[in-house]
Amino acid sequence: MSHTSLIENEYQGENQDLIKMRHSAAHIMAESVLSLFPEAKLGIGPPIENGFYYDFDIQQSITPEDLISIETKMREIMESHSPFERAEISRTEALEKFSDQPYKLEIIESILDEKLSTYSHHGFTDLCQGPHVESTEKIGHFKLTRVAGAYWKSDENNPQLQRIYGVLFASSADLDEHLKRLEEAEKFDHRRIGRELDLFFFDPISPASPFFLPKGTTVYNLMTDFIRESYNHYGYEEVISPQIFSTELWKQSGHYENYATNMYFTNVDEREFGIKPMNCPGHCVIYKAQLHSYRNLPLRYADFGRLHRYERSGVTHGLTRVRSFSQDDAHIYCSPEQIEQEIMGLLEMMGTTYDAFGLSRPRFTLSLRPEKRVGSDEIWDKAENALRSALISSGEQFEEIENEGAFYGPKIDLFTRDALGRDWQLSTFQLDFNMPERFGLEYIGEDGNAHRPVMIHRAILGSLERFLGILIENNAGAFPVWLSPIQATIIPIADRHNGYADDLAKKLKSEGLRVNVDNRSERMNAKIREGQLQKIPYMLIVGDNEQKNNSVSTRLRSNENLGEQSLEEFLNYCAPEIAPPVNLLTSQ
RNA sequence: GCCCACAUAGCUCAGCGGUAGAGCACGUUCUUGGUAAGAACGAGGUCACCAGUUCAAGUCUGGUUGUGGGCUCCA
Repeated sequence: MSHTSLIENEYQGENQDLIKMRHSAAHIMAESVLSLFPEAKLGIGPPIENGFYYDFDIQQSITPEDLISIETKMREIMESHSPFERAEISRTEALEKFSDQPYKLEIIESILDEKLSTYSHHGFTDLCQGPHVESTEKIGHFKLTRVAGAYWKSDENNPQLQRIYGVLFASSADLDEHLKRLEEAEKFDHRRIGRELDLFFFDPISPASPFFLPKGTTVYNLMTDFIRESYNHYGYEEVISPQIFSTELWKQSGHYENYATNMYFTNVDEREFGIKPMNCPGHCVIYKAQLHSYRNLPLRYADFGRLHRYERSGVTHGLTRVRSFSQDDAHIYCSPEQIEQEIMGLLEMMGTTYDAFGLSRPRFTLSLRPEKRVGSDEIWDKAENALRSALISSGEQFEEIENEGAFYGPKIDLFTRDALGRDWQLSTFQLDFNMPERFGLEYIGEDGNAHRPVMIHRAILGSLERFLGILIENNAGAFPVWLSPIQATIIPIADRHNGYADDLAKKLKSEGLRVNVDNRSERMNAKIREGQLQKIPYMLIVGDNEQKNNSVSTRLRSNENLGEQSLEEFLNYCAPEIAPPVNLLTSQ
């Protein structure tokens, strides 16, 4: 293993001993693979979160059976109690030592230092900065999990290597816990919950494009309703723009040049049209349709328009990466001086929205100017500073990443984790100096002259589909009450209570609850079980007593039994929870 | 798009050369039960699709499509 510095920096938060163990295990795995496949060429083998991997160039495919042999071999090597020994060698020595390892040679050539280091154990030597554990038996408890293709240096123009992944922990208890957690994570998988709760499904007839069932659609619409409500508070105006545009627009926006491989096209009347993958160019058309004064800025156009992107076949994933979706998308047109204020507003809006949906705080990144970019250094300075100080005054922790900005402007991204611990980008706030230029956007300033506005692409939920997927993985399908597709299910104990249940349902509906009656001729226990599995917030059991007293017996999905309550009492009880938490929005 | 794996009833899966199985869900009937599954019976499948091997193919081979885990991409 060579340049570990980057990886190590990334995981500095983790236990350094664990990193050493994982890294050492990677070396031992490389030795094992070489003993089974002597012709294998070695790539790199770093420690990663929860484990390690190593890349190999081998003609034949590594099978799951091979993994078992490799693992067995690794345990043999562990038992040899061989020390890990560091050696410093010169660049020339290194080139000679690794002459039959082309990938290692490439690494050596990329290192500027004259002095390189190697680590050896059990007769196997790898180019490596270290550090490592003292001896092979001290690498902890591990399991090889899978093999996957990975391009050399992450470049798809390079050869594809076979990457073997392993998980490793200090104790077997930790390892078992990790494996168990992965198994448990399956229960939180939004694809599974989507089916179980009748929210949505997929069909090969339209790959990677969700079909929302009535219950899923209810949740989806509640999400957009809430966002619309927040738009009222934060000064947005909603617009509706076309689904397909002449290719001319995509040429002007630059998408034709840079994004066409992700777009769907169609030909009508001998003209080529592109189906929109983003709303921004359409919004620029809207902006240009009228004359704008500095008095009216910032101008905030919101759009729930449906977007289509051709995502490559290997990258789609449940709701979190689809080909057809919509966003709580908006574009803000403002002056450079207004950027900071706008970003502060966005951060506040983000906070209230996450609270409303019951999501914990995401991870923030601030991506700064890349080498290839448009716009003057002056405006980049201004923009980056505006984003940074807005973040600082919001009090959020964030990570600045050099070179990661888009060519058209710096951006703030927010990432939230799914059940398997993978990060997904939800919110994004991106400054854009390019598109106003390309579309020749202007506003009349106080001085009577035309000025160029800055454009901010922003989404809080991001893709509604992805947000819903992540939301489900975070709450296991037990939505906040205001988002639950069915808030209360009425459970008549016997058929003779069905009439009372129906009357009750009518009353509750008129109070704004989403309610159903489980009038199947099943036992009450079965209906309760069904309500629990469906994660319905309130199960209202009604029998002879309730019918006589005009009351309900309320059970919560937490298994808590509230006992018999009058209808009035129940309504008072649930009132604070059933409506969208728009009170969070009134702070502005 | 690439690597690996997978595709059998609505769902979860068993069957791995010799005439298609289970549980749940669904339908009918019986049951009318007080806080997580009452009982019986019944209906449901060109075993993803297209070729091939074989006397015989869910079962073996190749291809296609889709899905999953990675890689890459996400101006």
